[in-house]
Amino acid sequence: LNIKRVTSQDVADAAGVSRTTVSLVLNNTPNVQISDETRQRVVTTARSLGYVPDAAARALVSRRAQIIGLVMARSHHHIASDAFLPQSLEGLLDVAHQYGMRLLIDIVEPQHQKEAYLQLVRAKHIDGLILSGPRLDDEALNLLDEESFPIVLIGRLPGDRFYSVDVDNRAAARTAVDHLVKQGHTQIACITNASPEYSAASERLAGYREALEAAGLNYDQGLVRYGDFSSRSGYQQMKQILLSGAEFSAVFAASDEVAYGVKAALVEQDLRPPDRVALVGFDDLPMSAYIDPPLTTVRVPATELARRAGNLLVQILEGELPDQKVQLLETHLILRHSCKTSRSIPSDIV
Amino acid sequence: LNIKRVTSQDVADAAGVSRTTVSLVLNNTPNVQISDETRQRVVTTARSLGYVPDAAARALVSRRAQIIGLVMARSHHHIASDAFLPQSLEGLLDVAHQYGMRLLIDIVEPQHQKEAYLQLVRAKHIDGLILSGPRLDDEALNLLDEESFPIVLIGRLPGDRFYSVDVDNRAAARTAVDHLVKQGHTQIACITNASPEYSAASERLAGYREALEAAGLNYDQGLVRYGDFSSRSGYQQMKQILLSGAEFSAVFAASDEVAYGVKAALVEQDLRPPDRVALVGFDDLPMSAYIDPPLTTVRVPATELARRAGNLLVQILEGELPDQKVQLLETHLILRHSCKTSRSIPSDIV
DNA sequence: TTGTATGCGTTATCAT
DNA sequence: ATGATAACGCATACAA
Repeated sequence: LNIKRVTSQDVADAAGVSRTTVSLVLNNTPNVQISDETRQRVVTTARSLGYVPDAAARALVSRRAQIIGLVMARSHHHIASDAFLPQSLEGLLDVAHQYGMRLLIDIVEPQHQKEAYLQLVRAKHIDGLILSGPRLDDEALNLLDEESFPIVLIGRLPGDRFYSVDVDNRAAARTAVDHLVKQGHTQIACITNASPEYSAASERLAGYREALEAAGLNYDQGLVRYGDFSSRSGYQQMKQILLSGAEFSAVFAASDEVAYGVKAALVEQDLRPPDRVALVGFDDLPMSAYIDPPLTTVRVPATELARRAGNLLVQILEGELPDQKVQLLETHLILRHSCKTSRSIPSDIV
Repeated sequence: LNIKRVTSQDVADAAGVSRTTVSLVLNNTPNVQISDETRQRVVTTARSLGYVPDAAARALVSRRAQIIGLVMARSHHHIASDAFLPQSLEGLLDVAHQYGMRLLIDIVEPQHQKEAYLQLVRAKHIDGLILSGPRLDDEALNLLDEESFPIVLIGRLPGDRFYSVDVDNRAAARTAVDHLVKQGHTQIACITNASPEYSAASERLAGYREALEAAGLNYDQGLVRYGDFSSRSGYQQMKQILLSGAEFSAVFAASDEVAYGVKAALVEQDLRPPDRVALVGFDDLPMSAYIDPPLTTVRVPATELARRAGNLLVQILEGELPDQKVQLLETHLILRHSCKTSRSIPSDIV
């Protein structure tokens, strides 16, 4: 391989100065007096040689890799259909670019959490960690916390010991279900977005229960099923409820992805929303406005969530420890056509 | 920060050996005779101390960062709704895990291609590059190629100078459109997946033309519009065709994402597929089986594409240069319900 | 079978 | 205002 490698020594030689001077100039080190003329010369020769400091060498000495780690706690199998991921990446890349950092990404399977991203940290590959979809049973997380390694959660964990950015899943779910209640539905099924180890899933389910209780409605075990992120699971779980013969007039699917599957199962039984069954989702994926019927759902500001998480992490890395541990972002119920309320054209299709 | 940092020296001390021995043992260096007893002792003390080699130090000396770079040539704006991305990540993470490598991800805006990922390479942040959605006008790409930096494209560029993994977009598009032709459609609209700088877009459009020509049908400029990845663009472009009053009985949307928007525009005009208009997509996103009607589309093995690309890159990194530059993977036309052919339940909903 | 010495490219601490 | 020099943590050729 004939990859040419330009070092600071090369620049120094070409500019007729020492390596130190090159470093001083290029890093704009403060409290150092270097003549403008020399400064210019160094900068231009560096550019003309195409010099870029070696990341490894710099990381080694500065103890900063300049890399943010994004770790997603999902089973490998489910990442492929995680429609949220692109939005998270967008937000995080935003922040990374802004601060001249890089983004390293990995997933950790629920089974072997322990070793997985611990290595990433121990190897000092990353300066800080953003953990998306934290689980209650994550041991490595607590270990890292004890060492006060910089961590920000996208999501939330009971106790709020971690810096986290999230939406109020419980309140949002309650609002969504309440919307169904107000339309007169008394038998509302619920397919969760994931298994209850995921805090978002249990919170959304709790919101569902609260809305029911507030309305004096029965919580019927037979109308509740657990999804696993995928449309497929939504389809399957809805199918089971249909097969069980349980009666219901509305469904709260705790993620849009799951809602798509739910709808497919309903359509298959000639129960196309919104006429005979109302359907509400959760997340507001970009395409939810374009499916048929457009999905009434809870908008989660996914990109902004990631952006906040990234900013929070950078802040922590720079030594400022915000006193507010948890940032909760607003959600909004987006009324479209999968419930009978509004029959006008959704305002967000343009 | 009280982050404890265990070095190979610590392990050496604790095990009563030298740093060299630690390195030799832990790296399983061949052609070195070390007593099993010593070997064991080193391994166990390393584990008990929680020793993980410093990535920067290792990279510096070994000249290998052990990091694969995934760069997506998309405008920042479009990444958030890139439903393909999760699948690509899944495949790439597969490979990365398999070879003990890490995955660094970045995007490069079509505007300022030049500097963007060049820095990533120059800083030796990454050992090799996987470029998704390469563009004809990418200067940095050629620069890197001249230095024979390891690159694999997901997608393809004219001339096939690069190692690439792709599907035969043109043939697949032809098959899809041919399917419409065979159903008797003579006026078929086309909304591309992206602007023609993206080779996939121009290839799919070419396939559309070829199918028309083969059937002796007119290529009508007025029935062709360019999308930009998003559902929104599909909606808007379809809307324009509808407004133009041009006649058509079928639409070939060159990506599922775009197809969703197309469908929304059709539904809005009471042209819900498949009854009055047939619709065919391209990509087969996971949820395309679950929308209503389930979308007839071309299945692109996205995860496998990424996996191949990753494997190819690793192979190159290990010094074997495959003589086959281009790997073309099979696509399949998935018949669902957005065209009038099959009226049975799609076989892939289970 | 194991230890010593050197270098990777950078930043930082000193002199000059 | 600039230049030597010493780390940073690891791998490796060479010694022992």
